[in-house]
Amino acid sequence: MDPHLLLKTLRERHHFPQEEFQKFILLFQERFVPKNELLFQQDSVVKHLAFVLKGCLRQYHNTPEGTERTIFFAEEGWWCGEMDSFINRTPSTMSMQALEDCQLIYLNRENWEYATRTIPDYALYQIINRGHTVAKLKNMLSNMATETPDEKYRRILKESPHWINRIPQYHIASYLGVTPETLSRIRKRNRHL
Amino acid sequence: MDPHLLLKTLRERHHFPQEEFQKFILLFQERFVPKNELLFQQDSVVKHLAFVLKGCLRQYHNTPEGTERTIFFAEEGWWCGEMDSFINRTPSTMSMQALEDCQLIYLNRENWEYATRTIPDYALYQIINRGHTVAKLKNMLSNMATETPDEKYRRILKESPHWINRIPQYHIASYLGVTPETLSRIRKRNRHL
DNA sequence: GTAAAAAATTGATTTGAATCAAGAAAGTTC
DNA sequence: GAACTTTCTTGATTCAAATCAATTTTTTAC
Repeated sequence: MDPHLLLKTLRERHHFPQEEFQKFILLFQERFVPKNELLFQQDSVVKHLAFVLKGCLRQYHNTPEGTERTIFFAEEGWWCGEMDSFINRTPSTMSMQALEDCQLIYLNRENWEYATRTIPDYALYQIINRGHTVAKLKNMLSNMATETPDEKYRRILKESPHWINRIPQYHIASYLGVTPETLSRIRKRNRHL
Repeated sequence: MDPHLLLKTLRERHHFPQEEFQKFILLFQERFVPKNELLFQQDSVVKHLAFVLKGCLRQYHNTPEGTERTIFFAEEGWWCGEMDSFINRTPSTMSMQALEDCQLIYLNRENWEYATRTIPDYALYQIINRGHTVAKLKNMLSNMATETPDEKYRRILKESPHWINRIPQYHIASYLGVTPETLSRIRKRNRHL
């Protein structure tokens, strides 16, 4: 296993000593998830906290009306989990699906608790990182309500252009909150960009 | 100062020993914020992490197009801050405004850091609580994109009916992502509820 | 209590995305 | 590489919320 990506991620917004990392990495297990498989499922308790070494996944919610809503995409260097479900052992409101064959490493609940209790820098990392996640989600919430569909698409072009080639268009449409037909027309309108 | 609401909140999803709380509460300062005043402002670094003892506030974002988008309302027992800005000392993307005269207690950055470092149960509280916040924001994101305006309004009627009498309608409209005119018509349609 | 300002309601019209309905293109499987 | 499936595109139509505009109601300030 190549742990460098994990260490790099842990050090993004704070220091993380090498010695602590040695201890931390031992708590992980490796896992291969084939394309289309679900890493965890809505209405079930999430048992693992996974980190993406290779591949791409999406987190989504099935609405009562039978539609699907994609909340985010996780790529290399992302955590994918549902902490509320994982920590409190409550049913998740989200599912997570591999969009490609994925190489993950993950912690189970027991090892997560042990790591959080005994590695203060990991505890701090989680606080800082989650603060960042919350800020990003709030911005998304604001953008989703105020931007026009064209603006939303252009934001992706600007912030995550590689998604266009990596992720099926109908999933991007769901992420943007528009129908696939509309996204197709938006792309046509913005083809000059 | 009546610290009971804070202790109750800290104990919502995890234990929090009385002794640790005694130490914790000393780090807070009291503050009165009059109606309409801003607790912190977009594009500035957030200097405090506040807890609402009495009153009601809203967090919102000013878009480049000049519109305003309300993200959430904070009432008694809520934290109001912008952790990403507060922790990393980066400009906030959100503003926070008092909708009523508010009684708050708050931590400055220094005391927050001290508390997080020396009170393990507070560190753990933050991890657990933030996980919950993330889950709620994800659900909101899903709801905002899939629910009809009528469904959104009925969700508020169900989950936070007291908002109807406490919060001006045009702020609720902004929170739901519709115009005030539309919310007025929704209310008319749903008057029988 | 009155005047002024802010918020909410109601109506008429416009607009743009959803929906419905085929087809075309790309990807997968044997 | 042919057959099948999935994804994407394009067109016609519908519909619901935004917008524009005016009035009523409520709140605030003096």
